[in-house]
Amino acid sequence: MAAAFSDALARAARQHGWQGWDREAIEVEVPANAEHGDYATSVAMRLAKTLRRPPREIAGAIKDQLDLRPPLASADVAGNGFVNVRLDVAWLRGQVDAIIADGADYGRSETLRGKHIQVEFVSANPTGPLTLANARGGPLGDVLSSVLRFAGADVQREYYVEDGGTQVKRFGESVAIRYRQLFGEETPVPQDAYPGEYVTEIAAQIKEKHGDLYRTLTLEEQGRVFAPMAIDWVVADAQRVTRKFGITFDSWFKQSSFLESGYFAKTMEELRRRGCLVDRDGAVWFETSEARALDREGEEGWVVIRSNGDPTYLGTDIAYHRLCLEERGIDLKINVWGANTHYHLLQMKIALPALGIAEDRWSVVLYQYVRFLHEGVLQRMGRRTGLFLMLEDVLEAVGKDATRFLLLQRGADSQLDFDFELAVQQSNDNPVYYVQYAHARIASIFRTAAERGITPDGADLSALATPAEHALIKLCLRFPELLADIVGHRGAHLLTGYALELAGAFHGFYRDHRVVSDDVTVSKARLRLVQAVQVTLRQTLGLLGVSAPDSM
RNA sequence: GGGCCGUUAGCUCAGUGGAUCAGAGCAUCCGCCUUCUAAGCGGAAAGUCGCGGGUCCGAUUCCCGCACGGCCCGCCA
Repeated sequence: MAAAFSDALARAARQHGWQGWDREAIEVEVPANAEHGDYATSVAMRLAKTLRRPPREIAGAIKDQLDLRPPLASADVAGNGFVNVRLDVAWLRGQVDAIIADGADYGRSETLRGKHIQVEFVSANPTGPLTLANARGGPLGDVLSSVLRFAGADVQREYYVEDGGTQVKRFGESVAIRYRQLFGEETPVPQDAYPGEYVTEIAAQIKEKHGDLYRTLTLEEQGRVFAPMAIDWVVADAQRVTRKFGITFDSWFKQSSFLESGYFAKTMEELRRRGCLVDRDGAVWFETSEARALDREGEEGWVVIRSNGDPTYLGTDIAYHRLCLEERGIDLKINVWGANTHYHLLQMKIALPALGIAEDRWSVVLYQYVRFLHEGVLQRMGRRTGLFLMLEDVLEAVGKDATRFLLLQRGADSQLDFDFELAVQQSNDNPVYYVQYAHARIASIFRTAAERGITPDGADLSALATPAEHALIKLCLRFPELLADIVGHRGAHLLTGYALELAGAFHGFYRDHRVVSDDVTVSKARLRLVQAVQVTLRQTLGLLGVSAPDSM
């Protein structure tokens, strides 16, 4: 559509000798009011100043140059200078067949063909089971991945297991404390130890498997031995729960792998070679003029290797991103991160270019943290505070489909407060059922049609004559455009809004239009129409990772 | 002190990189099931799109300032 306007503008400009315009000024919109056509552009008003012509004159010239062949039927100038166009009805009806023919490929494109994209999400600290806080990144990353893959990209879903940090040490020692307690030892639990029953459960498993084998070790030694076992337990648990959430990761990538392989050290050498590192107080600091500019006071820079020799989160993350983008053949890395990492994000935006990695090769979807109602008070979830809502409990109580839909109805930027009791209570009111019901209703219509021996075969689509029928087709046609929007960084949550809109349009149509009736011609055509709607709904739900039932 | 995000109907939140954009669901009220599933449909009521400036033919949308809420500024991640 933009191309049609753009070509018409180019021809009009040539004809009238206009100078100084550019194609970027073209914006196509779908008017809310059907009387204003199917598509419209306000480009004439935008160009009025540059071209020094009245908007209506420009609009008229563009209108005259529009190629009025299907899919376009007519164009007119309205308001202060809008160009409105209408779609050719015969062409529109024909799209019903096209959508059904595409079937499971409807909406698929090749725009990202050949591009290797990694989407890294969830990646919770491997020190405990997944909570609803980590989980918000799940549907966001999973659905974005699906959409990118549908647009032709080679997408890898990655779960990054940060098994090398200080928190992991603490986790191992927390398990050790429980291990000792299982043998009746009076071991005090320090403030910063991990709470939660799973810690004891892991300790019990170790006891069961190895007995008192490790009893003679010091707490620190026990922690070192237990940490990898505990990590394995947590990773296996995360794999189980994410699968329950409808997410399958292509890789579970451990931080320890590139610490042990020496890649981290090599990356630090490279930073040093580029003059970005400074040794101070026994630690190694990242320090460049850009880093100083970010920190207002800042001559300090940021520690990448602690004085005890351990790398910091920033240090390992620099190496991890470099590894992905320079060694693993990934063209674009997209991280889905919680809002508390925004400062880290700014640091990374300075550190990666310092290694010569182009800024446009990675981006971050930052989502606001999930808070939840605990004893009537909104609380921030945190494993270290011991306050959290387990993802698995929510999935059990609310269901996979409803949870995914719920989390995807809001944009990543919007704050999300979760009331567990309310969610359970309202799960029957969840909008996801509204959408699924539309799909099931269509399936039911087909069952009725089959009973009466009516099939959509050989339908004459010209029987689709009402505005509501045409509106349904137009709405189905928006699906590919929506996917293009999402690929263009618009956010996966738009899919839920679209699903609701399409389901709503169908429910309204259903009320006013009998599909299976004595009029076989109309019945066949309408069966064909609702089939196209069903295909589009199924495609939308499929990308959302929500099931599309045939009956409810 | 600095930074990131938010502020839209009673509640929970969509939306628009400017016009033909004031939206959905829930909650409230009124109607609709001998006919393809009422997990549905139609209607009513409900908002100066946080406040103040600015740019413009036009601002809920863009810019600046302010207020309020959340988050962040560690040799934690």
